[in-house]
Amino acid sequence: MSDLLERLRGRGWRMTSQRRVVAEVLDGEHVHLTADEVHVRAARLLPEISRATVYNALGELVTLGEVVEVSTDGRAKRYDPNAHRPHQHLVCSRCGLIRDVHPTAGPLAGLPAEERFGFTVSGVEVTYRGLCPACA
Amino acid sequence: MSDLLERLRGRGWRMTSQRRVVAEVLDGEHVHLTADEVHVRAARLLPEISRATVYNALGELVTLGEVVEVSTDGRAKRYDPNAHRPHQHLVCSRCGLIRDVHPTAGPLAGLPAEERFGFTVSGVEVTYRGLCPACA
DNA sequence: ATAATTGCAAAATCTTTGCATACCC
DNA sequence: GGGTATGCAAAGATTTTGCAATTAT
Repeated sequence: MSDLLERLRGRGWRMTSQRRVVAEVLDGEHVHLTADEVHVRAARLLPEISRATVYNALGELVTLGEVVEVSTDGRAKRYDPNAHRPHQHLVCSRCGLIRDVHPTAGPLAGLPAEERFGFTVSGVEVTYRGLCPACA
Repeated sequence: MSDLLERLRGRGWRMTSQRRVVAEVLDGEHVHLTADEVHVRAARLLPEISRATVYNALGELVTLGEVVEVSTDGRAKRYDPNAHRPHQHLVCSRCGLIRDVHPTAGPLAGLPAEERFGFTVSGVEVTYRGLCPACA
């Protein structure tokens, strides 16, 4: 399971008890917590952890590329630890539930030059919208 | 130009001077303003318009399906009036600039049943990430 | 030892709400 | 006229910041 912690240690990320619980809470599949949810869960393991520290840790994990920020059009951003295996998201328009889904038909065709407006394109993000079983 | 205003009138949207300037400000291609930007521009045409009214109007336009909310991972949501013609977004990771791009290779293959987790899938959203000419 | 991380509390951002007043249909 | 939209100001939700105290390496 705890690939995330090991990867972080391997990359020399200074480990503190706070950072450890943040990483533990995030680790897994189909995990897409808000900063506040991370804080609540982390505080169950380490009661004195502060919100600011959670935000700090999340920001660094994003910078390191170990966690991806996902805006699901709800208010708060969500954090996805599944950054190493490319995937897409399936989001419930009503309750916000997110599932990871995996590209089936090879990678998306790149954007043709005449549609690039001079941009240097580095990636593409795909999100499916719909209703989850519970909301349908 | 003002397809948006006409469409809204046609749908019986109660028209007020505030709503008119909001619609005017939003209308066009490659327009992706934040609520606050809409407010600033609207206030140039109608100084006494309030932020709350702008939020109300935007919320209704989204509900009506005439405007689409776009979260670009920056902080504030952006509003895209180009809801009638399907398109995708090309977003600058540094400055947040957004351009509309148009699907070239037909629609994306639908999500296969075994990847749906019981969801009723209603649409898919594609966002290209990169750096705009000015930021590269 | 030393530089980085933490916690706190306050501020910055973005959005929503309640209610009296003004206005569209 | 009747009901809806507006403006205001205050509250709510989310995230960031500055700085002294603590802690990992």
